[in-house]
Amino acid sequence: MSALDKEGADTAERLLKAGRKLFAAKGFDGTSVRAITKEAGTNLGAITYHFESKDELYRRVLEHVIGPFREQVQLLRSMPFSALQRIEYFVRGMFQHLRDNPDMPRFMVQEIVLGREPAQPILEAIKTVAPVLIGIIQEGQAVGAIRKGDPALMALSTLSQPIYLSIMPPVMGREDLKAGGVPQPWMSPEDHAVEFVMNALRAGEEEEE
Amino acid sequence: MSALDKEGADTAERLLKAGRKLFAAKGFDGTSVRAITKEAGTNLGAITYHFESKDELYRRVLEHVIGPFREQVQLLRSMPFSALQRIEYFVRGMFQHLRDNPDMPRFMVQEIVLGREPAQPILEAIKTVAPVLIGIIQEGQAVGAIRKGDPALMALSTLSQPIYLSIMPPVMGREDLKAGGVPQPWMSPEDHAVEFVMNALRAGEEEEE
DNA sequence: TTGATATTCATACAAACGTATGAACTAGTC
DNA sequence: GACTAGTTCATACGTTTGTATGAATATCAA
Repeated sequence: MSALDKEGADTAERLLKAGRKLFAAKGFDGTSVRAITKEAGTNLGAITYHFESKDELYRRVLEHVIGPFREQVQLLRSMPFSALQRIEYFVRGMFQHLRDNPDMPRFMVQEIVLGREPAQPILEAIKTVAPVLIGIIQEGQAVGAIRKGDPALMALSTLSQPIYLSIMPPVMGREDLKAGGVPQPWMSPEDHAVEFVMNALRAGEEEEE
Repeated sequence: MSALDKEGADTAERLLKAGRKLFAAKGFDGTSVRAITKEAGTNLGAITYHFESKDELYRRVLEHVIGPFREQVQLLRSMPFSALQRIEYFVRGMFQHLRDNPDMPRFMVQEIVLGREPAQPILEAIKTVAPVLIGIIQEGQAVGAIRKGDPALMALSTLSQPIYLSIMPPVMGREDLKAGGVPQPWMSPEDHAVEFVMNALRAGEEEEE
């Protein structure tokens, strides 16, 4: 159907790249196809030709954004480590992934908050990740390594950290976050998130009850 | 200038309400003034008359969304409780606030991710909250009640929980989050968030080091 | 070179957009 | 009643939107 996979992939790829950049920054409705073609250095007709519509281009962009992430999640399913180790591995892996794809959390948040269609690829991906995390947490609870509590909500809280902490520090700036003293350089958000989540989940030495 | 505060406030308030609803659901660019006036049951000219432009209406909506929250944060500044107690108070207060204003987290997330202008009211509000939280955390660290670590990132992680956990459960649905077993009813996201944050922040009985 | 196919480009079109405007209507005062 | 000020409404304007289209150009096998 499309000629993307044969020749002219150059233009199509530039369109995908430009679309990804602009959609992430301004959202779907805030980005015009004219802005995309201008950013890609090509013509208005190129979108109709290589993709069929703005919607289809957006869908393809989302696929490019979410694809590699999906693969990575599958690795979690069968790892020989302990529950907490696998969660740390997940948090670090997601952080690294978001570092390599800085616009991914922006797409996630946009799709979650104002997703246009049912069955958005992003939400689908989250719905794939969550049960895997929940399973690990339940497993950890079974052996007493992870604190009691709602595993689904624990998974959501865990998931929130890489997403939120990848977005906020660049937005806020270090000066906005000093409290009285001189602003210090960030601790690595990744290391912080791992500690934060581990402490939140790890069962205490001697829990009351 | 505007007659909002005298008479005809009825129409103006219906516009604010409709704008709030639609902006939250579809975003600024995804919401047309025609859709707003239709939702408000009034005419296209009403926006020009009561507000000056779509931008100004949006700004006013944001004020309505963020205003009461700002006031609540000030209460945190001088409370006689311990650091951890004040953080619990903050998390619960924010949850309650988000329950009363379910579209607020949507505005927060939208403004954070694709804020159009510098000095958006939402970001300003966050920049007000964050230092207060950071101060409380530093205080708790000084007396050994709160774990060592970057206070700014701890504040962000704390802040993330009410926001994220107010948005996700309605979006995902309980069936998406089962893992093997039959889906159970949610634990209260508020109670979960308090526990999660408390455990993440509270200094262990005997920290190694 | 020639002919066929793939790709680019300029341009056109209808629809939707935000805004402006003036007439119609309402309400209160004399 | 008549006048004034406040508010609604229908309508129009100029832009920008996404998409369609056909001519121009590039690519390449024969």
